[in-house]
Amino acid sequence: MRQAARRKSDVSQSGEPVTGSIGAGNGGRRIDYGPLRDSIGYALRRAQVAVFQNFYEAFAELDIRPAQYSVLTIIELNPGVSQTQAADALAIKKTNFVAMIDGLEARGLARRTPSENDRRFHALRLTDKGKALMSKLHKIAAAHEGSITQRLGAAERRQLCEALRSIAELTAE
Amino acid sequence: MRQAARRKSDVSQSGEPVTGSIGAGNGGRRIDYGPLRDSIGYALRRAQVAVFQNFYEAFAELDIRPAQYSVLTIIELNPGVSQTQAADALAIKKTNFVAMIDGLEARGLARRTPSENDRRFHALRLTDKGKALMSKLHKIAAAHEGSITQRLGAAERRQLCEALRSIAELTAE
DNA sequence: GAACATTGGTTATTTTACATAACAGTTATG
DNA sequence: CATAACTGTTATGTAAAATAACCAATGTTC
Repeated sequence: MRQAARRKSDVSQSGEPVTGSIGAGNGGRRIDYGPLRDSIGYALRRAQVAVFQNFYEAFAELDIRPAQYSVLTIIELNPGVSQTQAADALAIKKTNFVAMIDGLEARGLARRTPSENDRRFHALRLTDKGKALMSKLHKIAAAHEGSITQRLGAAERRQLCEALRSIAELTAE
Repeated sequence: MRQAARRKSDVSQSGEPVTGSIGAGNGGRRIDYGPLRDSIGYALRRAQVAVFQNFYEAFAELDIRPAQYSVLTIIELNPGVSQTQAADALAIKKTNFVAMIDGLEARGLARRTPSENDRRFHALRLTDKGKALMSKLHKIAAAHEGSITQRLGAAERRQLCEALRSIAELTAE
């Protein structure tokens, strides 16, 4: 489990886990974040963790993690993809991808189909059970994306998404 | 080491690690990302990984990871903070924070000062060596943030930062 | 077509990140 | 004073992510 839902014992970590609490030590002064305050890298990290936490909790009842959702989505929309192809598309190392597919296959959500053209690779497909699950997952995901849209506004949201894609290419080029 | 610099063996993972390559399996078709294409969560993840990768490589010669940089920054700007206070400010569990401070202290970058008021907590401070290092790190960080600004434009960048902060509060509230 | 390189998938292993539980010393509070 | 709360710590477990080495299948080269 990547991150458990918040529990009452977590409160002991301090009432304000994010804002920079005013506990002991600094003489009651507020924490100064300095250059971190305007850092894209830092803001990016915090936002990503927060969003994943939300997704994680939303998917928890169906026992699906964000990474699994992304893999299932790629398979669903690209039936017959190979493992390396799907793994590359998601920037997941193919070695780590094996266990993911193992898990999904063991749960009867996806399967490795032998390919007649090239006997090396396995064509990935969703099972009916997998497809059924996906319709639920997409709804949950859409609801969460919607809550972000509601917070930002549709125009800002589109702009954010584009900015993020632009930044993502920063390393990839 | 979180992620090593790209090496020639990585090329075998496919020439296009990010874009969704057109290898075997899908009959040469391009990968369809479906709902992931407009997902803030997914874009956020990819962008965060890319930026951290860049920071990681930039800091590598000084043997500092992004998380360490954030800790050092907090200590630098808030001399005398307690561990829980700093850890909370960065949303790091205090249990995991101990090893971080251990490492920074062992390298002579920071130190735990006993507090006379309250003998429970340790007041964190940078050593002179730590301060000297920080001036280098801040320059590197600023350069990287600058490259993002260059890519987005100053106005968009500010907007992005604000949007990210807004999203980060999504879970924290 | 035999030797060789490349590709797809796999296993094993390691490191790092992150989370929980339990505990000792110190301070605050009834 | 007894109890509760807080600070830092250790021990521990799990998930994510990276590396190295390998087999089988396909492509390439001479």
